[in-house]
Amino acid sequence: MAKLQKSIDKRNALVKATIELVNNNGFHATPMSKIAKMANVSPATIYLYFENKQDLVNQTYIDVKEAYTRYAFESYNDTMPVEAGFELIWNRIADFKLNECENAMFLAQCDNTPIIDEASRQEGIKHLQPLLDLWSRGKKEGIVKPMSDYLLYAYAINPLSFLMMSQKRGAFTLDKTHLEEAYQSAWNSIKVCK
Amino acid sequence: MAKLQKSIDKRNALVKATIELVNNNGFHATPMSKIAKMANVSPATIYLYFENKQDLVNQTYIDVKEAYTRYAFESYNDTMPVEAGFELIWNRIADFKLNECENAMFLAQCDNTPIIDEASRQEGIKHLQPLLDLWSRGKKEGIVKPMSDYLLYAYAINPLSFLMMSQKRGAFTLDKTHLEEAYQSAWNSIKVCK
DNA sequence: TAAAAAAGAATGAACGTTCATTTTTGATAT
DNA sequence: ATATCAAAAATGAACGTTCATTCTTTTTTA
Repeated sequence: MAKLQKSIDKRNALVKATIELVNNNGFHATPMSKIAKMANVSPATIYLYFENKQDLVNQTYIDVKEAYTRYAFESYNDTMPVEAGFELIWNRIADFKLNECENAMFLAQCDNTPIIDEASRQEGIKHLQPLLDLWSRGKKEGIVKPMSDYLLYAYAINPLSFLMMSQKRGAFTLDKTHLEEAYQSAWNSIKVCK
Repeated sequence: MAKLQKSIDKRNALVKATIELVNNNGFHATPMSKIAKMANVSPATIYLYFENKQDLVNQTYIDVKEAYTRYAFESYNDTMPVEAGFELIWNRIADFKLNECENAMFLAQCDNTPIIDEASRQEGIKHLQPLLDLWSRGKKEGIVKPMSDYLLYAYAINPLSFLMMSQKRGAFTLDKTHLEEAYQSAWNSIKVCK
C-alpha cells in the first residue's frame, strides 16, 4: 500500500508564495503559474492541496489570521489586571505588525477588498475573543469606556495597520519613541478619563 | 470642421462604474467589458478617454481623493482656532465616509493594495495639506501632541475607515452616539493632556 | 462634408483548470 | 536487506475561456 499524507511543507510553501505575490502585485496580478513557480511546484500540484484559487486565498487568509491572534495572545492570560493585559496584548500586536509585516500586509489587503469569502472572514474573526473579553472586564471595572467593541478596536488596534502600511511604503519609520506615543494614544482613546 | 470635446458625462460614467464594480467585485474581477456595459458605452470607447485599464483606475483614484479632500475642507479656513478647526474637519470627514461610502470604500481598497501607481498615490496625498498645517499650528500652540503627522492621522482620522468598512459589512451601525464617542476618542488621542 | 467620436467584431495573449503520463512512496513478500 | 508493486503524488502540456486592446466601419457633430 502507499502512503497517505501530502507534504505539509509543500502546502506551506504555496501559502507563503501566495502571501508574497499578493502583497507585491495584488491578487489580480498573481496567477497560479507564478505561485507554483515560487513554491517550486507544478501548477497542477496546487490542485492537490487546494480546490481552486479562491480556496487557496481563503485558506491563506485563515492561516495568517490564526498566526496573528496566536502571536497576540501568546503570553496573555485572563487573570491579569485589565490595563496590564491590554498593554501586553497591544505590544504583541505592534510587534507582529512590525516584525511579521508580510503577514500583516496580507491581512490589511484582505480586510479591505472583496477577495475573501464572507465565510472565511467570519472564521478569521473568531480568534479575537480574548481581547473582547478583556474589554468586557475593563468596562465592568469602570476602566474602559463603555463603547462598542468596533469603536475600541478602531482606536486602540487598527491605527497600527495604518502605521505599518505607511512604514512599508517608506513614508516614515516607526522607532521606539513613536511606539510609546502610539501606545499612549491608544490607551487614551479607550480608557475612562477621570 | 468638427467639435473638439469628448463628453465629460461619459468619462464620469466610466469612473463611477469603475468605483462600483471594483467595490463589489474587486479589481481582479472587474473587466473592461463590464465597466463599458455599466457606463452604457462600447469597450472601445473607454480607450478614447483613458490610455488603458491602469490609467482608468489611477485617474479614478485621483478623482475620488480630490472629492474627499474638497468635501473635508469645504467650510474650513485657516483662521479658525485649532480645536474648532479640527472638530469641523473631523466631522466633515466622518460625513464623507458615511454618506459617500462608495467613494470611501474605493479609497480604502486602493490605499491597502498595489493596484494604484506610486505616482498617482503621491498625487492623491497632496491635497491633505490643510490638515497637516492645522496640526502644525496646534503643536506650536501646545494643544496638539508633538507627534509625527502619520501618528496623528493614524489615531485621529484613520479609525473612521475601519468603522466605515465594518458598517458596510453589516457588522454594526454607526449612530449619532457612536459618532460622538468616536470624536472624543479621536481628540483624546491627539490632544495634549493637561 | 470632413473630421471626431463611437461602435462591434476581431485578435492574440494570458489565465485557471484538467488530462494523460511519469515519478515517488512505503508496505509486503522474498 | 532487497525487490516488487499498486496507489498516491507530482508533473508538463493542453484546453477552453476570458481578457485587454486594436482594427475597421459607422454614426454623430458643427
